[in-house]
Amino acid sequence: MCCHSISVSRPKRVTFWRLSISNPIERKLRQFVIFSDEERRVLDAFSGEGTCTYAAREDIEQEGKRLNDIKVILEGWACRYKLLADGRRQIISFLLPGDVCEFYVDIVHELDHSVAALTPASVARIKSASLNSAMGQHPRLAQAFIWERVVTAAIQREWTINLGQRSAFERVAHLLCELFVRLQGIGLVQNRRCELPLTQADLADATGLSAIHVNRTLQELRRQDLITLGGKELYVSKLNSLEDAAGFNGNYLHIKYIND
Amino acid sequence: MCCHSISVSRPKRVTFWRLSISNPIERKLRQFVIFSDEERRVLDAFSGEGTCTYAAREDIEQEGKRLNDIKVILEGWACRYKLLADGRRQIISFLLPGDVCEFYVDIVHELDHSVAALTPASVARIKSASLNSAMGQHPRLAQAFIWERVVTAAIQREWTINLGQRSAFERVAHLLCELFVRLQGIGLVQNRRCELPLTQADLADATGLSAIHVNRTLQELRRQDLITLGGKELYVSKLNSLEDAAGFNGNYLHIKYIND
DNA sequence: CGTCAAGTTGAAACAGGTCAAATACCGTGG
DNA sequence: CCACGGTATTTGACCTGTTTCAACTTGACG
Repeated sequence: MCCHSISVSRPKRVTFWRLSISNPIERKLRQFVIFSDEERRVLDAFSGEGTCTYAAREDIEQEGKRLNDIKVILEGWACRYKLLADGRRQIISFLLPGDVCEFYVDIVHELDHSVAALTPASVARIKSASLNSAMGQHPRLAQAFIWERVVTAAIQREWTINLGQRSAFERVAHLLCELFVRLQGIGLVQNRRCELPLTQADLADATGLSAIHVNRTLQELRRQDLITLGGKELYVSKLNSLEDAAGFNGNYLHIKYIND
Repeated sequence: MCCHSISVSRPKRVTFWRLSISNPIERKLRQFVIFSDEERRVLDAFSGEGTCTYAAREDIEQEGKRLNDIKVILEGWACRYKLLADGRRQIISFLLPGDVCEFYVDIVHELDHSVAALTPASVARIKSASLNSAMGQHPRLAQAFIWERVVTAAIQREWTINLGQRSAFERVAHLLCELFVRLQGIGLVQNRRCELPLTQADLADATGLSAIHVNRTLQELRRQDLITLGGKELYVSKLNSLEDAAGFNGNYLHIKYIND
């Protein structure tokens, strides 16, 4: 099912190399903690427990269905969402590589919302028991995972503010800032450029606007030279300007160490 | 500073009696776990570590200020909020008796938002170390506190949906449903009646509406006989009807056992 | 009984939604 | 490689829920 299977003479070295470059879980968590080699090995083992892949738009978890393992996005984008009775959809948050679908599967047996892949995605399935034992044996890993919970909660609060107080223009700008900074944190921004594999309808459901108004708002952002967006790629030449337009302050992301 | 100080011949008995009736922390957590006498004693000890009181409108925590102990509301209402540069205020959530201001003070050294009392409030200050050791020694307490985190997160997600997708009418109705059910869970609803010590401006800042529109919306809710509200008291004769009007489904509160 | 905050009302303005139609884009199969 | 069909984006015109402003009323409290 998984990946670290190239048989070589110096497995440790290879493992280290792989981890530091390509383990999305570590890539995410090291924004907060710098890991020892031992800790990285433990993190790497998680992906080995089983990986599954999803097509774009496919559900990863469905509201009300039983939860089993802890799922962590390794590759691709996903979102939490909830449908209302009449079909309205709110996207509750975006999940990027390294993000955890649901942490406390021992306590929460079924999710109160759904999670869907937005792009083709690969997802690690971690047994709750192995995560617990890893956290028990490695306090810094435990810290890192708690930090991930803390940041997730802070993001959700910031979305509350975004939807409650900000204008359409600020909202879209703020969301783009957040995604840009989060992607930066996991090393997915290069030359001020990142993938943005969202449709305008997705942005609309995330910002509580209509797709048409998102369209006009994006045009305004382009007109003001704050973003360049097209072909699923976002380019932000002056992040500061975009942040100012959005009223964005990244403190709530609690990033300590920056990747790259 | 605290409360369980009446000296009597059978302290244990008295403690039990006090706890089951009046410890807000237990009152909240037993919506998920039914505690043993021993566990209740541990919970009770928390309030003994120190209590402070706040006037209405006073800040309990301020954005950016250093966090020390874990604060738990014992009495009164509070809210998390954040101010934008131009003075707009978004209320991010309401804190009721038993609710925790910030859990992970070891990791989050300063809050990214503020917390203010809405009524005169009394707050327990718990040392992080004693909470940790209590959770270590009593797995069911640990579970209960994790459940509290899970529900807090779920509420925040539901607010995202409320602000993103629902009309003013649904939003206000939904918020009232949520508060009513949460108050019910901690035994603060009697005869379908509860305190609602919020101004219309507070409701406005929580729902992302203008105070004036909240006013008109409340009138509409009254006109449709869904609520009776006045003198800081809310009466909901048919909770089902209000829930229907709001599109409210209380599953996200993950309540297992009902108080009263 | 006066003062200040909270609630209520009406009228006008506006941000953003809806509807409908046109255009661009993209992967697929011929 | 091109034609095709479906999806995503763009545009314009019109509509409506909500905000804003300004004034008035009520209520709570010293």
